Amino acid sequence: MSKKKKDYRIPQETIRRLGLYLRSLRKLQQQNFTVVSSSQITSHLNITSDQFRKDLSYFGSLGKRGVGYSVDKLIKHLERVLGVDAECKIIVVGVGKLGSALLAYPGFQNFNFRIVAAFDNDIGKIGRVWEGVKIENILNMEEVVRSLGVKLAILTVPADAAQQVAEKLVACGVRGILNFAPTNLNLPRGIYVLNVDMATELMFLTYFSRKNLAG
Amino acid sequence: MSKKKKDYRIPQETIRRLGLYLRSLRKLQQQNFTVVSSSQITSHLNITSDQFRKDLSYFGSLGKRGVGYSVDKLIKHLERVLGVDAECKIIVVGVGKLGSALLAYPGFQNFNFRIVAAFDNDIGKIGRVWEGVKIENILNMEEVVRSLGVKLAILTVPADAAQQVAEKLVACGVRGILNFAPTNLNLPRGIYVLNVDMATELMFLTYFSRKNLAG
DNA sequence: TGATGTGAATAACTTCACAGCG
DNA sequence: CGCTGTGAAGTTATTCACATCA
Repeated sequence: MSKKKKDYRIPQETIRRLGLYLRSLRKLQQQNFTVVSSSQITSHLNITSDQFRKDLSYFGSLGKRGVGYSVDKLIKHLERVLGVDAECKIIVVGVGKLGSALLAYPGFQNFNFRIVAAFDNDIGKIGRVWEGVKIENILNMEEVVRSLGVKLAILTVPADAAQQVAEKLVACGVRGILNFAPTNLNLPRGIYVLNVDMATELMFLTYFSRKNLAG
Repeated sequence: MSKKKKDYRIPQETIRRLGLYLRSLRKLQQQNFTVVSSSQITSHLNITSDQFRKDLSYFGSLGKRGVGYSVDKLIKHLERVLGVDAECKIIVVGVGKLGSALLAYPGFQNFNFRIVAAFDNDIGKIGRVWEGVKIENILNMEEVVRSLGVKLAILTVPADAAQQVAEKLVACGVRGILNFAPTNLNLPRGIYVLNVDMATELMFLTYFSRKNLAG
């Protein structure tokens, strides 16, 4: 009967939403709120306050009934749950147009992510520094990733190289991959892959955006 | 009792997977397969063949029992269901680093998407042609979008401009938005928004990639 | 009173098991 | 006989309703 009451089944979607709550809380924090209600937190998100409280309940919550939540405490709590309370090193593999755009993406820093290295196989790019990140030879990936203890990678190589590079990443100790290559990665259990497949997303959108055209 | 047997409830996830099936079928088509089984189609995806057949069943399927599916026919069928059987015009709004990377993204063309225009408010960019797409003044967006009849937009403007720009897009007739700005868009019912929030996705990954660290 | 926290009810989605048919 | 197609069963996730407590 420890404080972890029933972690036996936490919905995946709950985990995904925690990041959104964190973003909302940061915004409220900047606006100098110190205590907020569940409705305030979810008011800018397309999420009900019921859903928010339910999500929080899986982790043992810290609200005060009749009052709300301490912004600072809840941020720390969510950061700890997600594992982003300390700096989180990530690498970018494949410094093409998309990869280099991600090197410059400002949204990572706010959540304790830091891109510590980038890799490519193009001699013309290796050794250069983009957005404060040095582009390394992909042949040196294992050494760099191991020595820095990197656990997360953003994969932006061409589709036909993705599987091979992903396997190498896993061999170096990487445990999570944000995959922008439009191909499915086949990796051992325990390695987490999140596919960001823009063509598929667009098709998904197309389907819905064409419904009810009569209206 | 028409052919649409029970579209009363098609899972959203089914729609999302149709795009993946399409990608798999294209690959098989290139390998000169003309008839394939559900297992072949899903073998490169992390999806069971049961799931595939169930998904297809919502639309009235065209397999032959004991044989499989005609690759060409199934591709046409899925394209029609998704609404990507004819060329689908899209625009990119916000030609920063991410926006210009997406202008060059090769994966759209294979699925009949064509970026017909891009918009920015930076005088230095307006009038230039990147990746074969002319950058237009965002002030002219309404005119261009209306005259071309564009229904889909990729939004890559800064977060604090996103809501305002999105509203303008809707006013121009856009019905679906692929939103890369890390903010929630509040738009009328009937407008579909798909958020691609990279920091949130990374946090999601972080959570899972830290589980079972003892193993 | 006015918020949180949570079991119970409902809804959405997936898996199973097998009938149907070429 | 093999693979498709689909109800039924099972699982996962969301919503509701309300007890709880400062």
